[in-house]
Amino acid sequence: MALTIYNTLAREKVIFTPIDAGKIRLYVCGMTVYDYCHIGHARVLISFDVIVRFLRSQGWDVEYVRNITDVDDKIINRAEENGESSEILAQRFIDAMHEDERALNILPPNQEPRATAHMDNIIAMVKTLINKNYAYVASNNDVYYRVGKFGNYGQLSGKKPDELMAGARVEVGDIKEDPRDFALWKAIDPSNVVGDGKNAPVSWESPWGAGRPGWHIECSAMSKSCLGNSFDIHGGGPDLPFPHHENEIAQSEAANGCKYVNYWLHAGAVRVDGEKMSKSLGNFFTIRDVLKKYHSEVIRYLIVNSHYRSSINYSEDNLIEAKSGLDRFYQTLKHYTDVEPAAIESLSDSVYYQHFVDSMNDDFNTRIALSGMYELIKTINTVAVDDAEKAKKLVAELKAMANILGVLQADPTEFLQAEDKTSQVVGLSIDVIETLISQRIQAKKDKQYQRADDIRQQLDDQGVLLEDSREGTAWRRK
RNA sequence: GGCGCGGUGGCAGAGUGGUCAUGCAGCGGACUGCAACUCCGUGUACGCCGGUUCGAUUCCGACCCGCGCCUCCA
Repeated sequence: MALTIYNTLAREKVIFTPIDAGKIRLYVCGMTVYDYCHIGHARVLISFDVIVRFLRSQGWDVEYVRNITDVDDKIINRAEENGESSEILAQRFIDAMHEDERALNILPPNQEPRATAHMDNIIAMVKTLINKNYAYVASNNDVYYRVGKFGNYGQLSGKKPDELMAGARVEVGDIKEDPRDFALWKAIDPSNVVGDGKNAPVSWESPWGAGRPGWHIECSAMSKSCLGNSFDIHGGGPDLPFPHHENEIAQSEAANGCKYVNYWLHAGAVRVDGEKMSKSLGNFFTIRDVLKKYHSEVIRYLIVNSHYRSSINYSEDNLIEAKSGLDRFYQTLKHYTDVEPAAIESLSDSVYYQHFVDSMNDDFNTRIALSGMYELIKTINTVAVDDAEKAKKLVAELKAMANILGVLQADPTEFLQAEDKTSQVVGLSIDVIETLISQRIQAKKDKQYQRADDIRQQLDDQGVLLEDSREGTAWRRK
């Protein structure tokens, strides 16, 4: 089955055709680093991590670029509030972001360009746009993009230029030619400089005087530098098609004189109580806060458990359910910790793997892929009774698929016994649990079943479940 | 107001013109000293109203409801 993806530009699923055979150049809009990453960011990071892992598993040569926007009014304002420099603030949140990524088992992109490291490219592109008459220097030395001159404006978001005009507010004495025009370069007003040297305005020299880039232009410049004038896929969060991506198209196509991006992918929103989770609404949960309570795989599973384009609801119940779903896998996998994942090349005759690949090739339908993995777990559990070798072979297949989704990477026992994740009960220490278990084993030997049951109940009340088997007594937390 | 998305069984969440999603939870059974795990079985689900059709949850139209973007936001 050919790779099919939903292209925001076409508003339908289409068969993917690369610019260069076998190669995929992918650019994803990353963070603006002025705060910790929230679950919405996690969704974009994980979704594209899964997409990239899958594409590579299928032999695609993927060049994955995810940028960092480290110059922006929000960063500047936050730094000012804190009385620190923008650079230090940005670097702190970049480090935090990398920590979060590692915790969530997100592979680093091939390139992670920062806006501040591409200032020459940004200035060069603005210059080109001015030269081509797509941009102009305003009276205050700001540079604006001339939206009215770009004929295809609105193609991605489905907006009509005229209607944008009608909805726009025209400021009295506005320095823009047209209210739809957006800033490519924001001049520093020297008379506005306040505070001591520490809070000196963030700016770079340019042909239009000191200033800083507007939002949007950095992505056009960085993607051009990292991937070229035209590339295959551009991705990002649900709130980016307009204006960010629309403006990127306008900038890049005007400057480069060619098609910018062939396929646009946008992840769905994460909601809380029916509202979008966002920094501006203030209803966001940071990745690190959630990780204090839940195993990182629970978050990953929550994301993979739904299609990347649909909106998902963030709630305790959904996290607990995600944990239960993972428990089912780990209950089986704990018997096969010595089984290595199968090599992808060896799976061509596996019906389970075929189902997995078909699902993923169909616009990365992780939910369908997962349903096949559940079928596989059932088969493994059934087959294990009288064909241990076959079971092992199937486990190896399962692990290969899990690697592509980036789940089931934890040690099963560690996952099942993980403390204070979804359990509301204050956890017992492992020492106490094991002491009680050995007391219970002795009680069983002495046929004191009431005593044994009392201990079981006592542990159960504390969120610890016991599982007797021929090998002994295993335990896990609810 | 403009553009767009969605309403599926107790919950989560795919998908399809006509026997199956899948997971969690529930119920019954097997297994177990008791349990758990696992396995087997179990649910007249597709917002409302019309239309097309032999047949629609799936196609078309209207309606109701929810949501997103249109200003910074992944």
